[in-house]
Amino acid sequence: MIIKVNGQEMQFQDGMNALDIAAALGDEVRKSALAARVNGTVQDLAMPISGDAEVEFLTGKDADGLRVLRHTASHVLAQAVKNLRPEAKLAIGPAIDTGFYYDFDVDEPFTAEFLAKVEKEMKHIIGKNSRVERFELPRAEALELMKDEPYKVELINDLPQDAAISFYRQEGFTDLCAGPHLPSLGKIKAFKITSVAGAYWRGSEKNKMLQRIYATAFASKEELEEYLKRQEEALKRDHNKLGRELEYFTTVDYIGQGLPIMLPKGARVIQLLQRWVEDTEQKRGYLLTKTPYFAKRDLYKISGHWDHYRDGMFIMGDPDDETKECFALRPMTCPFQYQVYLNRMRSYRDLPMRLGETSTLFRNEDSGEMHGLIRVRQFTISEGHLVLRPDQLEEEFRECLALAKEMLGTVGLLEDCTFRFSQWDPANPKNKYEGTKEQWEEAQAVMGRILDNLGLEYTIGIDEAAFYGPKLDIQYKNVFGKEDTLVTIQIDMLLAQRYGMEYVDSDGQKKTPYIIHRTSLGCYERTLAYMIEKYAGAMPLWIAPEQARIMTITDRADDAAYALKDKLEKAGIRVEVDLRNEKIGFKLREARTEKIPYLLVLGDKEAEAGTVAVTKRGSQESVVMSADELLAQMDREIAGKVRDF
RNA sequence: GCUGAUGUAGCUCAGUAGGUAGAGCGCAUCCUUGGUAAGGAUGAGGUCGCCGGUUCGAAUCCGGCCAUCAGCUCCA
Repeated sequence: MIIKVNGQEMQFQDGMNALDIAAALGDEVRKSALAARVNGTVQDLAMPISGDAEVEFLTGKDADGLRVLRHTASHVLAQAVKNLRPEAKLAIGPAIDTGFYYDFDVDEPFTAEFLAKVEKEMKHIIGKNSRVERFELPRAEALELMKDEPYKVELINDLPQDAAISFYRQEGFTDLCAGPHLPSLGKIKAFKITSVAGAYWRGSEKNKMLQRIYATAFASKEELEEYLKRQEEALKRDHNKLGRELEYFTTVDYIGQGLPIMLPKGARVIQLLQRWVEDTEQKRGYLLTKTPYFAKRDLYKISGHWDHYRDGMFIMGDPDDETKECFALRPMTCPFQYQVYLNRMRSYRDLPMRLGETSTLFRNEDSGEMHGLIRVRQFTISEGHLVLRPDQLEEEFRECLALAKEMLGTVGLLEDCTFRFSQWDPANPKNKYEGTKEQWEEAQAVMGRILDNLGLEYTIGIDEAAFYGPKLDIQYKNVFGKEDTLVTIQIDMLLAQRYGMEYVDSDGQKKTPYIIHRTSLGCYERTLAYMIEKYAGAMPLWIAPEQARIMTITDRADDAAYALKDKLEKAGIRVEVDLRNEKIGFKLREARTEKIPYLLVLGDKEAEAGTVAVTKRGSQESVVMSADELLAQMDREIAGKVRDF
């Protein structure tokens, strides 16, 4: 048969598998090959190849190769746990982006000591370099083989009637698995158990919670080391740690979860962002509104929030007592801001009406969900609603996206963003979605057309829509690879109708407008968190809460220090003076590591000459210059960014 | 909400046979010293997360709660 390997055609004997071919190609290929992509499909090396084929050998450098290695490592993990705790019941153990996991049903949770034993046992198993073999069984025999593993039985029963039921066996351990897998365990050169956590069987909170062991594996020790090092580096950027250390925010246990205190630095950055957003939006034709933070439940009943998100709201009063007043803090701004539109009859000439608000929202998130500034119970977003005629929808949507991109670009986060077209799931069992099938299909068609016209690259997220309409979500991937929504732009045809929003068109007919829900910079707390991570706390000059710090090395320069501070402040620079000069060496260094963009040092010479020794963050050299020269330099650095709010 | 871990000085942490708390760094005052992590002296600072129980006595044992972290589930 003719096999095309890495673009080169070669003749091989019929019946050879990828393992034989790799061996024929020499030690290097044989040793590094983990799996093969045969005619586009990733499969076991030992899988027979029938006839001519295109073969690509996958190694630890390939995402798919690594996936196979990790999947096999998960079987080793399962085997190790079974060896140590035979009564553990096996659930599932897939590879994931950062490694793999395996879920077990055990009476006693795993302890750190036990995990250390598991690691040792895994090493032992891998050391024997056993072969991994695949075999298939008819359904009845498969069920018989797995009769002591209730989760496996459930999985088998859920397989389609015509599906091949395959197993993989290594030594005495056999697991139900579709594969593919490594040919032998010795190819797992490095692994590490990283954590243990609870996880629901089949991802449903209604099911039993199992114990999940997370681990990672690589084809070489170096790659594992590198991965662990990267994790450590990411940890140093973690906003939740850095943001507290650098005094951007803190939390207080008797204030409560998800209610961070913004310290002066954090408050300052958010203030700067907020002013900039409000000013920019005003220049783009947005009208600022200011609406109440809470309302009677009646308001939320109209929108549907009362039915859909009652558990997610902070309610004041007895929600079930209809004879008494009951209020709820607002979890969104929509119905409040609509009242601005509803204040009087609108003409088609009034549209588009762009309403913007710096809006604080309250959401009663489940207690386990809170995380630093990323997931909180009270937050403030650059909220806005655009009321539109159908012919304005596309243009305005494009403008919303352009504004969001401009803002995310300015703060430096855009390059790590991806776009997701979030759609409804008609089959969602929880009745999550309001409106008719026709309304949804129209809204999604409109949005899809706009996105395609824009030539925007996006993924589709089924069942990620809002309950009232589809969304374009701008997703941000943080230093740990975790994804969150930063900005969302939504098209809504439902709520306008519910709230009786209309306009009189040129033909004298009353019509229901389209509404775009959107944010431009998203939620300020979350944006700040990602900026801290992005810049590792070293905020760019234009947004740094402290742009410069003045220090003296002799008290004879103190007056000059204050004079300099005065001058810089009048020019709009955020500057602090630190006169504690007795430890100047330490202070200088601390200031550098403390991420302040400019360090300004004054001594006798500088005080006399009216100059200052300027050290830029990250530099070891200082340049003596006048205050005017310094301001000019800062101006150049900020050019194109935002200044003078 | 669920599973697990954690909670001692501003920070990092020690404190296992239950006998009313320690270190390093930081902070304050003073001396010495003035130019990129200098030295010394003295000192302040702790409801041991909170509440309750067991005990003559609890940071330590037990129970409940709160908060933090990892993960699951959720996320208008």
